[in-house]
Amino acid sequence: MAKGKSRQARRETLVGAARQAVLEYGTDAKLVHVAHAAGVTSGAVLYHFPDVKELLLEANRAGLERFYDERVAALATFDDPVEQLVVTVRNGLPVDSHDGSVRLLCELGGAAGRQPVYAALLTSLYDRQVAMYESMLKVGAARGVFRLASNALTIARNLVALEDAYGYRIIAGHPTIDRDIAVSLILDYARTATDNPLVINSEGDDEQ
Amino acid sequence: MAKGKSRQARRETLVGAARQAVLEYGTDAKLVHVAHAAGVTSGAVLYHFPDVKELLLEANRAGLERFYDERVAALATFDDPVEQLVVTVRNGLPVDSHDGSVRLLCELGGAAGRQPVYAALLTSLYDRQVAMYESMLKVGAARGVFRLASNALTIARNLVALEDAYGYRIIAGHPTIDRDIAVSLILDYARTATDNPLVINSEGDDEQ
DNA sequence: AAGAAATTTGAACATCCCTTCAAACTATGG
DNA sequence: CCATAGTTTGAAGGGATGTTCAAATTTCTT
Repeated sequence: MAKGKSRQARRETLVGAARQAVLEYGTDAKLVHVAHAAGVTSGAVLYHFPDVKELLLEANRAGLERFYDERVAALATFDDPVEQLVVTVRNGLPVDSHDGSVRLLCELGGAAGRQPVYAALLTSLYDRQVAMYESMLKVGAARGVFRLASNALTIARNLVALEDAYGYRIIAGHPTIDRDIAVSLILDYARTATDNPLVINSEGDDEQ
Repeated sequence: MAKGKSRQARRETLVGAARQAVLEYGTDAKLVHVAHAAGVTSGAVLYHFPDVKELLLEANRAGLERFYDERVAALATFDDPVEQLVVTVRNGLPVDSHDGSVRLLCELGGAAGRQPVYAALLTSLYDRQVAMYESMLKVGAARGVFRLASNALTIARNLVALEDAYGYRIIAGHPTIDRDIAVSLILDYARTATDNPLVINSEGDDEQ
């Protein structure tokens, strides 16, 4: 299947297959798994990516970027800092324990202790997410919507940290902490940190 | 080396070696690595643990328990809730990016998405740490030292979550977030959550 | 000290996995 | 339709790893 693709498209297909394989078998997924996910044999994969590790790295890097890009894109659809904050918190959390994006983050978090490349990628992602929240907080403060209890950087760091941690809990299938609970836990902090009730009044979207 | 040990002691030695191997090579460390860390050959390891996976599991379980036990032990040496809180937060964080205990937690966090056993172990650890903080907070509130901004469970969950997340950041070698920064970030939250400055005034122990 | 039991070794074996490569296949231009 | 370049296959090679096991070694018992 998938015969007449261009070189670039073929590589992207394989990167996608690799991402899938990592989700299923961990950061050191096997070449066979990637090949199977792509519907080809090992040799075909090697033809495009002579080094398997390079393919895995590319797949994981792409996965992280996609996660971040989607967050930014979702954020951009709102103007109200309150809406932005609430929606972004929710978006940063996995839907359930099978959520692919966050499971990838967790996988890489484990590998970061051994593989500096993944440590660097995750650190970069964290910093960018912090900057994202920091900007949101500062805009809200400038507009008088937020009255920040600490400096924006501190709050932003803590918000991303909470997201990360509850992501792990949800992926691990915590019996009582699902996405909604995690959202309310994080917003509990965000409320006191911003001195804002963080309620979206324009619609009937009630956070449990 | 290590000849005349009892069966039980021998197993513990091997479990320790396995723990070391996991830190170096990840959750799927190889039998050879364990054997080398223990100073024996593969066969000797298999004699005591016919299944390698079982040994790895036992090693990781033991590592988690030790982490928790040490926290509780350190906690027990203080009576003042403020001291308890500050010291416990610090103790939950890795000393640096090479900290063994926390690196193990990170490793397992990555594997939890695929292996339910590790998910269960980490969930249990999280809940016990939450209970630990919850108790601390309630005692402090009862004594009038803390005035909790939310219910104790919420604050406790967030405190452990922050610890976990900053543990990952430190293990990943974040350039600006070390243990001291992480402590102050977490205490920034804890201060508003407990309405207490969280300063230890009884001694001249200045955190670096 | 001698025999029995427990433990460890080291090698053999089977399996898995990455890599290479010649041959087969496909697409595309002439 | 042919020729050429690009792509994929499938098999073979080689290294690493888990497992088994008889022999060697050590420890325990008497």
